[in-house]
Amino acid sequence: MARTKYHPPTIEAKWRARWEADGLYHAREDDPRPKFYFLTMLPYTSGDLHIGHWYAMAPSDARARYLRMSGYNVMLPMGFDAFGLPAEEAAIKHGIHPYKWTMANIERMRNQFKTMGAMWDWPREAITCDPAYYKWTQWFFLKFYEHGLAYRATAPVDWCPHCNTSLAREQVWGEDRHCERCGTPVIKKELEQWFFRITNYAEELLDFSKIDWPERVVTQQTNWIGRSEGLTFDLAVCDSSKKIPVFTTRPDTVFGVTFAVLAPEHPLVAELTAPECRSAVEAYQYSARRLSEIDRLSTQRERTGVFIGSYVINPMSGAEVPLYIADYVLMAYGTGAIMGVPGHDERDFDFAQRHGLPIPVVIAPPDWDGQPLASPYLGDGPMVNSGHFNGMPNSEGWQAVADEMESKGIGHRDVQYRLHDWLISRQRYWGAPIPIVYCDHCGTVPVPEDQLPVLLPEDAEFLPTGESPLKLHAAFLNTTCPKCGAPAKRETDTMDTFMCSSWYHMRYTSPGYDQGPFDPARYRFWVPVDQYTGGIEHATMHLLYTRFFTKACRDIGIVNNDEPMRRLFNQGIILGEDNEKMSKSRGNVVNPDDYVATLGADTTRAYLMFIGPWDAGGPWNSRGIEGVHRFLQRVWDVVTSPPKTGAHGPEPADVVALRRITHKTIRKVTDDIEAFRFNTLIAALMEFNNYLLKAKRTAVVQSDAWSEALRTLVLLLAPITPNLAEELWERLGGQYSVHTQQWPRVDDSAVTDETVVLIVQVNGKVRERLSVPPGLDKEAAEALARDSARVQRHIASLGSPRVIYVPDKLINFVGE
RNA sequence: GCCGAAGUGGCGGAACGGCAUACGCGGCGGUCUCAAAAACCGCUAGGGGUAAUCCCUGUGUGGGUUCAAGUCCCACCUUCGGCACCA
Repeated sequence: MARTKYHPPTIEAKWRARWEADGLYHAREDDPRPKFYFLTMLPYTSGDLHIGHWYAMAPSDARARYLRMSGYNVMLPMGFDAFGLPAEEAAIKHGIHPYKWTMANIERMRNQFKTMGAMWDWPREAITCDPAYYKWTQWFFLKFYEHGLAYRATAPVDWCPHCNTSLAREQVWGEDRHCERCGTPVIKKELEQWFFRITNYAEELLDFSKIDWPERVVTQQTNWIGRSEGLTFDLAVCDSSKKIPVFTTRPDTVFGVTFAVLAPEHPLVAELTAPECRSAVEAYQYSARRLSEIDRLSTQRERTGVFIGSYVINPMSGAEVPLYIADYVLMAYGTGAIMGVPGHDERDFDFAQRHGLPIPVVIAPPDWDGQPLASPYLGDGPMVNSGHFNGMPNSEGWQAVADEMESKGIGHRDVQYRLHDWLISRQRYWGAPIPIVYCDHCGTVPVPEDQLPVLLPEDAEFLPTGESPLKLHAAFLNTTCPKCGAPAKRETDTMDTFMCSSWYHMRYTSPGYDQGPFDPARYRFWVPVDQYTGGIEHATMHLLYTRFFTKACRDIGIVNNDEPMRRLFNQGIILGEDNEKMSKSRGNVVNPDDYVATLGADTTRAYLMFIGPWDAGGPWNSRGIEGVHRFLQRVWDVVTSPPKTGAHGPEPADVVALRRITHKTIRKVTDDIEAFRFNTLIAALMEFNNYLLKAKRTAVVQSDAWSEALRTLVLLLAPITPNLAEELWERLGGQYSVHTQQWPRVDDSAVTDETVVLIVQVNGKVRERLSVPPGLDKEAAEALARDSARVQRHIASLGSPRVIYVPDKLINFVGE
């Protein structure tokens, strides 16, 4: 067979240039087709493109291309998350300014991205470190401030000693509480910082009814927000007018309270400590402060604490119980104080044992003999030792006790969340400056809108200590008060980069717009994002922040949608050939450029999609990509090599069979791409192509069905391998561009089977396969099956078996 | 500890409760070649059997439901991810 070689570099360079010159992928608002906003999480400007970028983006592009061929006006933008610490590290290490470093990286990455052959709408590009962009990031901050959603407070915050900055709680990970970016364990620091009131939205953020997001993300966000229902009530302090509010999720156990505990840093400790206890209490507070958070949070630790010399009154039983401080009680949750119910709480049980406190039972375990408990009882049961609630099932008692405490004015039903406000201050240079000025006379003064952006000074000095250069930059720091004109100081902290990425999807709708962060009309045209894709690692960071951001903007009146992204898909992680996470130190990093230069972008794209389910990720395999390349070479052969021609015309049965597999393949590929199942989609195309390779040796190549099959193959490949498809489409005489063609439609009449394979089982074991016409009735099927010698051999000993018949599928003879 | 996902050939992985292992990699055999590579063709779960269109066993483990279970239910084991003194 005469064979021309498939040469990707030539084809890919040719079509890339043509598409760019034609503006083939620029989405317009005057397009009459229904809009579809397709978005992939924007990449950080780390330098070189990684195979992980390809893995995240190539399948998204394929899906976006499919939607475009299916009649949508698809917008697929691209931009860069360009603020962040690595730029500063490069400045310290190599003496190159963060701006230069970042822009050089963007230049390189953009060129690498362009080799992917994706349908990105480059004119919409947004770069978050561009003053024309961060001007609006600052504008959003001012709007939040104006509406009480941004505030400054002193709090013990997570501090990364390596990055030299505070972090949001969402950015501290794992059991060892490490920095999400650099892996260094964090420490606690008492600092005055800016926060966003994301907790105002805790309840609404738990509502996922307007979005179609993966269950995993919904669960993670739900757990992170951590809603719990309970009761808040006051414990009155004996011989004092003071009351200590406590929160409990177990009002049914209030009668079992035998002590109460304050967090060591609770504001009432000093006041309620008896003189004879003072030295012990202060010593305990001191040691608690010194403990790292890791130690303090360890559930393995013994539950230490000290009595502070005061007593509180159990409002239900009237009992007076001792008051302790203990570091297992956290100031940051609830009221920073708890009631101690040792009989029915593991931590309280431990604590009571250590301190010789009584452990009464107030909910009876099954078969309880009245003896003291060997371990806390956490299950349900009837209430005991609980006054007039005795005998009531505790589940009922929960409500009954709460009702009584509410009616007596002792307490009220309450909801607590684990979610904290979002800490956005970063003690770094390379971020959007927080547009605030501190004036001795006027206090905290927002920078007026017409003075935005607050520009980052270009002549900053980067110190090897990692200190933020802004703190030491006199010209930046010293300013005048926008209100009174007196000398004042600028805020030197910059904003968390997650602030920039919370609204980039808004900017893409109208890049370059200068009357606001976006053009409202174009925003309404495109937003919400119809399909978002990205890594699961952002579940409780970016994906939570951006939802908050949209809701806050809605309440301020900036937008009118409730959610930023309607659908979400999380792709997995591509691993090295050794099945380990790719890293330079392991030496298992795959460089996409190498494969693009040799096997081509199309092969690289198709291989990444073929590896396995997209959400599963998986190991790279250098032999595997060669297999996919062979497949594309065979596609090239089928389409381009001249067919044999013979004297005989095509067999009608061959034509019918060819049309059947053609249209079955259309159906399979369409279903798979709708469900993001790229791996089985490509497998179906391989099967189709294998069939065509064989069919090509027959006279069927002289039929119209043959050219239909070739056109179909190329159209179905277009989203996966856009360059190859464009080239083959041209060679088939198709009109430019293959990417503006209509997606093939299934001809149902072509798909209908003339015969089906009927499985014949005896006692559930397959004994025969019969080719029968579809729609056979039970009697006819049974008769046919009983005709088979093999079936007869196996049913001979069964007597008169039961017969299970599933039309067109299976017939099963079952004995005894 | 709690929540979630997943365990299938030598490997990556397929499989509306109905033929387990599609597709690809690797391996084996063949064609072509002086030879090799490439390409192409065929075989490839394990065991038994001279052989068959033969028989048996097989989807992490143990039970169960069903004519029929990789798939549904219960219990467990392992791996990965998230949360973790959250009252």
